[in-house]
Amino acid sequence: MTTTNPYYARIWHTVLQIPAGKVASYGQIADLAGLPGRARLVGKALGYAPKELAVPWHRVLRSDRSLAFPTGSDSAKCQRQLLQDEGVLLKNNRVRKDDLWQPDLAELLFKLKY
DNA sequence: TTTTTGACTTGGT
DNA sequence: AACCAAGCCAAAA
Repeated sequence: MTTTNPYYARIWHTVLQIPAGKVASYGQIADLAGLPGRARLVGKALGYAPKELAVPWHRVLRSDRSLAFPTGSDSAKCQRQLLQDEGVLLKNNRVRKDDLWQPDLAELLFKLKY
């Protein structure tokens, strides 16, 4: 089942490392999760993420720092709201460069326990 | 097994 | 900066 898929688990745990108030791109998450070239799989994994894990899916956006959902859609509005609650404001559907997550690799690898 | 489908990315205009 | 075409790759059909 999807909730036990090892690819998905890796993705969820990686997304869990994004601190509040910061954002990362799908491709970045894929890379950090050890799944280069699988940005699209990240989106799918987030859609299947069990809510008990409380995966901060809203902190993941496209490489150009825009939301992945159509502007005005319910999901987009929800994501926007969640981000603003964390202090991440969107200018014209884009977040500021300062809000990009720049993880410390050593620390990240330690937390993910590869 | 083959084709289609994306919560994507990149490079060229 | 905005748009488009190709490339991408696991999943679902």
